[in-house]
Amino acid sequence: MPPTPAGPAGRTVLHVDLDAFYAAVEQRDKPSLRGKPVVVGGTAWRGVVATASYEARAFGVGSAMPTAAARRACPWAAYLSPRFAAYRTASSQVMALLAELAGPAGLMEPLSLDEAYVDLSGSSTGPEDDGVLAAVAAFRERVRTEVGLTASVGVGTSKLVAKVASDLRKPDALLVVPAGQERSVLAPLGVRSLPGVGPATQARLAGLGVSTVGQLAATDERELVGLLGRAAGAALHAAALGVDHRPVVPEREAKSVSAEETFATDVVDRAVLAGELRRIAGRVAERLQAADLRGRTVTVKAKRYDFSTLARSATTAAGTTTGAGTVASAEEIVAAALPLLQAIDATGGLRLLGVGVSGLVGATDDLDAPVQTDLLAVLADVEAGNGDDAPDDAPGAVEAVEESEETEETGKTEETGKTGEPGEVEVTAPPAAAAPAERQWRPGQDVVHAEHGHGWVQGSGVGRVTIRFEGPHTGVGRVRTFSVGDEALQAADPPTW
DNA sequence: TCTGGGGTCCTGAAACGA
DNA sequence: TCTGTCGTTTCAGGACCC
Repeated sequence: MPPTPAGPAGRTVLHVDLDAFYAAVEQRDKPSLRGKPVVVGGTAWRGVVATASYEARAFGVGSAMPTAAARRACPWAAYLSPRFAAYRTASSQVMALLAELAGPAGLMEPLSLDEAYVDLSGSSTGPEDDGVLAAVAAFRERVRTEVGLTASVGVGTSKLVAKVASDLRKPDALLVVPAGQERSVLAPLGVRSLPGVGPATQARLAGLGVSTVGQLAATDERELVGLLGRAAGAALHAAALGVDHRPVVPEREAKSVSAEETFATDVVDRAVLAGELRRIAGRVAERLQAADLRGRTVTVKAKRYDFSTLARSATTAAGTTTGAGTVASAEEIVAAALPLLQAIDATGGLRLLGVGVSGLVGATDDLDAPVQTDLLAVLADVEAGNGDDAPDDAPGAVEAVEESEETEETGKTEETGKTGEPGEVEVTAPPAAAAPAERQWRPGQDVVHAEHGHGWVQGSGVGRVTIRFEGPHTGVGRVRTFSVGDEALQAADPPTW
């Protein structure tokens, strides 16, 4: 096994996960439940399991399982509705202990009520540092004695490795992955062990004959990008190699606020749906106003009787004065959401209705400010030569260059636009050797020829390329957008007319 | 008695607008 | 004034996580 490529020198990242959190709080607060199967979640007719105690898991009860199925598998368990206030209190206590562990030099990033990352790179020499191990042991003991819960902790050189490590030995365990051993620890695990791999990705990888992380690491990255898309393919390949440079970020701003509700029985009546919409919008408005936020985009989500989901959204026209063109009150949200609801086909009934607000800004922010900040950041990035997060030598990398050259053999093409000044941005197509000559990039001409027509390569910001196709007979233009590096971009198939 | 709720990120198509 | 060009924005849906 070749050594794992080194991450930033001396990085020490912890992932802390409270074991079976909701169920553990219930067992802590109700001694009669200790040592017995406990299931927390929706107890209504249409509900799923949020958390099952380890005693219940022994009977096959797990998260996201329909409550009805859980009751069949373990009818003698205690079925409880969540008590979020109690969970928030316990979470705050643990996060405070974690902040002490992180110290003034450390960073802490809460992920949810029961999970957090801590970066101790500034005060340690690496994951095996004795000081780190002693501090983690003390933290876990305090969680046990002061909060009455158990925590599993993973320590590694990155978020990825720390998270996988905390999952490996739980419950109530500590696992340290020393620097350099990331790949050998990951290799034998199933691909589902990697964060970001769910049932759909697992099935697609199985189609390639890939079931373990080691097999994933040995797979050509271009094949993964073709299968899963640029972002997921590249990230997954890096993860399989144990490479993860994501920083621990102490504070994250909310990007959307939403609420939704599953009805006891499917609803067809539009008047009833409108009433439910108003009620749900009121919940969203309360939370927006409590956080002093307003939003520009309103989304109505519906799940139909057959479980197909629909989302309809609308963005208000931007205003230039404080608060203009945004929504925050229930009335404003309903005014935007009702027409969206009317556009949804409710034939057969809806089982779920949701309302969300995104494009959030502070209630007192000038709407233009965030945009200006982003543009300045983009320009500064280009000037600094950072066109993209991908490594400069990655296939399809977008990179800032001082001068663009026509290079017929390598099939490069230029991109200009938002990122074109002050630096030129060059898009390097995947190797053209495998593509038929008529589908190769034509440097300087920006024309892609294909069976059903031809298209012009356009820039569309960082990391994405739009190709506009002209129909063979109609002359009607169609646009397809590709991420740079996509296999689809290499083939450049135009839409069918 | 089959499948919740609240999020994030990514992608492809289409619309918008200078 | 009209039309084509083309970068940006929006929309809709999928996948995933806890």
